[in-house]
Amino acid sequence: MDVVTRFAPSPTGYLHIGGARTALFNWLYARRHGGKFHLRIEDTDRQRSTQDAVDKIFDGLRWLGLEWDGEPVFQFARAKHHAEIAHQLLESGLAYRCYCSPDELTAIREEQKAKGQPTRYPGIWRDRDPSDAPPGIQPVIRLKAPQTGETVVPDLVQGEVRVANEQLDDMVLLRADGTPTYMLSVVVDDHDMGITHVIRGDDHLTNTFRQYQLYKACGWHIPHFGHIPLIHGPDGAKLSKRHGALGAEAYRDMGFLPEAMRNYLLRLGWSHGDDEIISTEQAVAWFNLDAIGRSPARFDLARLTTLNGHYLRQADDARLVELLVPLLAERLGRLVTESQQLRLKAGISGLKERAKTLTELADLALFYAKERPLPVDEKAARLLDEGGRALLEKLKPLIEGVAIWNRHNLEELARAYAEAQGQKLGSIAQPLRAALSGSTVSPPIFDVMEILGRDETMGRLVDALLSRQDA
RNA sequence: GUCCCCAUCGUCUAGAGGCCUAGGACGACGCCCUCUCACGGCGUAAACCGGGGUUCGAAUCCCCGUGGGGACGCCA
Repeated sequence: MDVVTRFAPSPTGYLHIGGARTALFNWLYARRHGGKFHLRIEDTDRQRSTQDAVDKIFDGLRWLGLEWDGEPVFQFARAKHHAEIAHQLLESGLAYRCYCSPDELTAIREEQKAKGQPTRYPGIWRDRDPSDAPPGIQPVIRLKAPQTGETVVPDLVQGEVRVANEQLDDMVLLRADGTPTYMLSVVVDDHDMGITHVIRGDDHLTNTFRQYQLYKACGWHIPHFGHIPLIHGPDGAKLSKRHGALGAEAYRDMGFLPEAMRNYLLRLGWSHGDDEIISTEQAVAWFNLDAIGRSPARFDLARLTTLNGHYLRQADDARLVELLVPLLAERLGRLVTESQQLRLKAGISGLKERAKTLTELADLALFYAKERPLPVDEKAARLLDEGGRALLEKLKPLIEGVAIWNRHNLEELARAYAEAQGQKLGSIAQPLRAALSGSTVSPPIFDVMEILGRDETMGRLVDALLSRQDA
């Protein structure tokens, strides 16, 4: 049997991190088995569903590289069909009309709660003659669920999960206004879409019992289930908007790479021995459901950041420059010129191993794209004050005299000069760094000089020496 | 309250009865490398929730506590 999985978010917000992981697992499982991965938008809640949220989900999945097969299914569009199934169940006696009003049901629940009893619909209209129906009430349709025995769901992640049928009540399939409920819609859609493996958050685990009963009532083949534990915030509480439950695009904007995100999300709950760095290719080859842990995991930004640093260093230079240019333009408030882009291309390999996110990378790269005179930060200015300028003053003519402008010659020259001054190389390199990058942190300074070129380097040096009068 | 699920270093986890004086990774700390910052290398601290069983032997199996999470809607 071919594997068919799906990701079925409701478009009521962004694609949050838990949803992203669920999507990843479904995608991986399908790819692993050469099957299909479908996307279904559960937009039956007309009040809360928005087109904006749909777009965000699409964008988020695309950014993560989780392309779905075929066209996305919009659940609301299938509501009529869902209702038909409810009516079929009604005709075959597996469902019944319930004329209880919402107020009545609330009252029953309140009473049960007060008595410390489980809140269940007591099946008032299950066997009652419809002719007793009060006038003017639009009934709902409820499933006639088994009242004895137990429902056992074999779960690929959780193992065999069972519940006594007395614990379950007769769920509503069709609302009074004739629209289907979530329970009905999911089951019908999963069946119609030929879903073989339902991989979702374990907040759905208890729903599964009811869905199981519905499948049986419909006489349909029941898919395999795999309920994965939820992701929690750093404090162990349910992931909320306060911490971590950001949309995928928020992580993109923080400068994370999709491949890092995939690796991080994969390792959150799934493991393959001691492997930590797992490429998407390896993940596709290795992914399985039984290596998924059963306990919830906490979201750890530090770990994601480290992982991102790894993928950043691995990333192709040209790709990084492409990602970088808009970020720099944003910081500069202008376009990045051709020659500045060339510097970036030359400098990117030295920059990328110092950054953990694209945001950091942009901050680090900024000095290559800035126009003279360079602003000098506080720490760097101090380096220039403390005798730094004096050293640079004497170094300047030596640098000017370099015949072939490359990092090697420049470093040799600086080393010889430092030695002659009875100084360590650092005492020369740091003021140079301050003058040329405007900061105390940069790639190796002689690399920077080569990339900047003779004219720009000398210009920046002169700027730094002149600024003494201003200081 | 009722039901369901879960429980190894701060965090993510390895571990499927003896290989465990519990391994790896992130984070923390220290050292080395070094023109800064990173990277890299080396090292240190750090965990089997508690109690009962089963067994020659339990992190691993069972039970009970405790703790955490989830679900109990004419929301999805």
